[in-house]
Amino acid sequence: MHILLVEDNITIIKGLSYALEMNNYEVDSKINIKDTIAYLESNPLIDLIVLDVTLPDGNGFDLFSNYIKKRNIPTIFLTAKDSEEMIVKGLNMGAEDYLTKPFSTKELLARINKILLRNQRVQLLKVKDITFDLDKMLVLKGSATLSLTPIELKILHLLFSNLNRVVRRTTILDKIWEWTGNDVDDHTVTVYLKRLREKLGTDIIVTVKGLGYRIDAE
Amino acid sequence: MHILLVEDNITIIKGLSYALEMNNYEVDSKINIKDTIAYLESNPLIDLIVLDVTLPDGNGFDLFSNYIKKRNIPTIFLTAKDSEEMIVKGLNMGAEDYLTKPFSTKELLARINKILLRNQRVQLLKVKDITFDLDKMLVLKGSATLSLTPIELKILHLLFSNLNRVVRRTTILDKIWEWTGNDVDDHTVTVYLKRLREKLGTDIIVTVKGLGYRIDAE
DNA sequence: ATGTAACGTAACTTATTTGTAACATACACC
DNA sequence: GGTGTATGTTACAAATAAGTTACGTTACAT
Repeated sequence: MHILLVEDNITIIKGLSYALEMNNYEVDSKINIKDTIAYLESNPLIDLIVLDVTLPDGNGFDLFSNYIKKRNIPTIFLTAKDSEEMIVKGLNMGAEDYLTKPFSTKELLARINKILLRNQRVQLLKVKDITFDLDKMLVLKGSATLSLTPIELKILHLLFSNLNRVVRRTTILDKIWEWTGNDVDDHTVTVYLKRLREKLGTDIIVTVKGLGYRIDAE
Repeated sequence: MHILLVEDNITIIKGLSYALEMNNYEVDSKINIKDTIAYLESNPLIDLIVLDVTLPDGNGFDLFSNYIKKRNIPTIFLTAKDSEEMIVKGLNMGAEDYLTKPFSTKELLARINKILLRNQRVQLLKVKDITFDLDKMLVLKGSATLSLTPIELKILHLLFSNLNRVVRRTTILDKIWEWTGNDVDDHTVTVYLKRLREKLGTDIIVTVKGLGYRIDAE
């Protein structure tokens, strides 16, 4: 497992690196935002980030929301001050955990283990003859790979991430097309669903009229 | 969502109960192990437990491993002392989180929200032979799926979300037709209720003359 | 440069859903 | 018991959401 440490205090880095390596983690560390962004953009495989909020060239919150959240890497925030507001903000932003300095190394280790165990969930979702491989972001029909377009894949991913739960059309619109400035027509969703169903062959996508769509796990 | 508070300090119970209730949680509290076991054995629906480790008649760790873990209820431990060993022990036992007193109420709330979001379990509301699956937005009569139209579904959802409480006709009008610009006739509500009752077969919808409608949980 | 794939829109189709109107019944109050 | 209001019932034409197909445009790879 690879852990990235972002922290400007060299003493802390040294101590943590040692402790983590003793526990068989591979550790990389960066001491500012700039280096971290450069590092992240080289697309390394990272399983968890320990991120100090106060850094010399910016703050960890922004780094998190701009670069980390979309990649869905579990993150533990660290702060020097015990500030209630920051803790709440960090957790609500989507951090997995939040610790304040001085913290116990053993506690941090326990929390890291916990998070990594939790996230080691099933990465293969199977419904009827369709298998969604979350690691490889691949969809199989039987043993054959389906060739889905990026948007089709995203929509199916969204549906598979919400098995047994309705995903609203508006949610699909928001989540799939949020980044583009384009306002996309509501009908577009319909068309993509049609295309998906066509490629999937098996009809595993249930329409919930007036709301959206759903895939049921058996 | 139901939260159980196990804590012998009445002041903390009062403060937390208030804060949690303000956030639309239903809160029960127990002040010792004995009462908690009795309560748990009556099998109430509990979504999360906040558990003080030091209690007058025993310790929370034992309670957790003997009664809570097997039921798989997410648990947050609390302790007075900031003892590294206890935190690590608690987390490794399978607790979802661990806070030390004095803690910030807002932080606890944020952590509770986080856990409950993560663990979202299936929510089924059952009245007589009708089951409302809030996740799937699916209504079953016995084991057969009822096919409801969007508006019928919304109205039934509203009624099921207010079990044992009267939902006013005006509330229905407002909530169901707010988004459409259309002013809809009051009679329309009546017609939909008729249609719902017809499809449900079982008469679980009670008319409260002059006010509206109600579904009673048994 | 060229061909292919992906994208979003538009136009069309369908079955269903919807709201209203018209009439029937229940209930409360005088 | 009569009267008026609130709710129940039925039937129907209009409206709509979703399914479908086709096409021009853009992006991309070869």
